[in-house]
Amino acid sequence: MKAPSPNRFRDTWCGSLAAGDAGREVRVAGWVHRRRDHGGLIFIDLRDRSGIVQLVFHPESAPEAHAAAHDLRGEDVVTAAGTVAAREPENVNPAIPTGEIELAAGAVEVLADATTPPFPVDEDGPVDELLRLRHRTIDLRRAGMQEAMALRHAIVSTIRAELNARDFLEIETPVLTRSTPEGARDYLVPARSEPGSFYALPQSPQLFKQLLMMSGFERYYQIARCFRDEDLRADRQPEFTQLDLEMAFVEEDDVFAVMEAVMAACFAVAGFPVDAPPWPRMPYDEAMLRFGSDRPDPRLGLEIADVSDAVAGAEFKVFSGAIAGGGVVRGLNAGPRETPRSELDELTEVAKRHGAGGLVWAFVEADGGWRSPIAKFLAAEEIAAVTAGLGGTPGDLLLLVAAAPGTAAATLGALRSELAARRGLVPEGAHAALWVVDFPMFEPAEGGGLAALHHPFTAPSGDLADPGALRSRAYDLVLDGAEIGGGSIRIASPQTQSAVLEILGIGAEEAEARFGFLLDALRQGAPPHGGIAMGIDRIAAILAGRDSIRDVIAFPKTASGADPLTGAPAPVDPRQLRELGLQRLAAPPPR
RNA sequence: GGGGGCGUAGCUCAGUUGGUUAGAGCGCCGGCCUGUCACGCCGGAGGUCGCGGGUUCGAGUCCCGUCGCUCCCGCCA
Repeated sequence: MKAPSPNRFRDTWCGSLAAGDAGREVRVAGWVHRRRDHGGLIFIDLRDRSGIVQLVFHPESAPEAHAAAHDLRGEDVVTAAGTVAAREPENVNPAIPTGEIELAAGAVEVLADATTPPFPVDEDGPVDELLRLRHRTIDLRRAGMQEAMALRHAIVSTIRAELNARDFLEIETPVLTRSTPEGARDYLVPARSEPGSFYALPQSPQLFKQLLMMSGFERYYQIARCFRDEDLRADRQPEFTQLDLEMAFVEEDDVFAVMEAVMAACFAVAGFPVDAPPWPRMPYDEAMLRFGSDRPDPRLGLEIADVSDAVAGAEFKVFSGAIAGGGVVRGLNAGPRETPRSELDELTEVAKRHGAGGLVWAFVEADGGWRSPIAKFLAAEEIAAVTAGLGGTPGDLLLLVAAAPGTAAATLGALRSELAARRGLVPEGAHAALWVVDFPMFEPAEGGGLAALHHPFTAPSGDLADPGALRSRAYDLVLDGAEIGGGSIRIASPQTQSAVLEILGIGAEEAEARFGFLLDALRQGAPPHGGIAMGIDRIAAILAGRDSIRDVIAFPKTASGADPLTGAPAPVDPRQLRELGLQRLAAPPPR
């Protein structure tokens, strides 16, 4: 360890101090940080090697002084002890421009030496994320991360306070539990006591919270860690945190009311401006049609419209053929904006990436005609009808997609996002929360048959005899185009539950084997119940103005699921594998 | 599994149509100066251009492969 050279003390140190400390001996311990902060912090100057220390604080803000304090090397933990000079601001050297009080310290002690940080700690500039994760200790010292973690804490605290005040009980459920596949891939934990058997980490506490309803805990919540072994995204980590909540004797409106109150309190504590609840409720079909997404962001404008009727008989086969084949022609008005061919080509690529065969573009001309590659294939009245359908006026760029309804919606939804990003269409400081409701109960499954859109325990709405047309009593809460939570009113009848599992292709025998404990509980009497799960990471990221949930998780994983800090996942000692009867899984020796 | 972007000094980045000894700012080290406060001045160290192969007289630059990070599609009941 190298002794600090005199020059290392030439910068300013700052610590914190209480207002009544003038004239008294004080001891200040804190982190050393290069950047000076004017928020009532003390500055220590070791310019002169004899150890004269200057502490400066702003009397008006000092009462809030708590701990922390930083300067110099970004690393050293420092104690400065000394006496506050009882000098009034007017006695301070006029070269110092603020009302400050100086302290002559008797001693300065370095509590812990430190190496030079691998990247700047005193600024929040961009740093390679791998480096940040590898040196997460340092990264977390940065102001932005400190603020993000504090905000996350404030959100969770608020949630607990709001729910506690409403007579909810926080109850923990197992992390080592049983695999009940159907949803995401499970993380499995081999059981030493039963070689060949495995625990699964919970994808959510779904079934346990339903059991709690049947046990008579009428209002439950939990800040629960959940695990899903699927590929990562900016808003998806393999382990994440949910507010899991369930209520007995409720319907949709009861759940909405509680969540709106809780979330509005969170928005308030974060200073995040959202209209006061109740928030709008938009049917799933409307969201898909108007916004091309089940998590619509109405702030962007660029609403989608269906113009199939206008071109069903068109000579242009891409349109009429698609409609004849059960497809649709939909489009949006991208507005009056000069759009070079290269950008149109890029938008076309976006469309193709989302499954559309291509993208039709058209500029509305002064006479109402189109400047478009396909203008000559459409009759004047068809052009007029499409233009009217999209609210086009001269100068506007119209974008059209012909495809199956789902593909058309996904494509135009993606084009909305793309255009919004390219053009900066999100109004500064505008935020929008809304509920999406009336989801379909089932969707076509991969290998034929049906799969649950939400999950198999969601109460259906409608006639079970026509499963394809069935709606569910599920709902999502969407904030600024991000799904931040979802839930449903659950099935409370064992007969209905069995019927739904049957429709999903899960026979009685298999259902008993996998979900027998739930069916048993239902038979013993289940109150009507429902609830919701909120994504704490996503909420925190949005309220913190961060693009990735990694920035609101202290120790997140990379996009490949690795943790550069600890090196997880990693091979284990062969002895551990032998104990589990898994010796064949031993990693090959490194080359 | 698929597609896009990125990888050059400790950090953030520049590097022309392939062409001398690969640069800048910050940081780091040494010295000087200074009631400082993004201090200033002088000097210095530091780079297998992610890795492997290929094309070429010559590769940071072109080609192939590979690894890592990142964004997206699939996937995420």
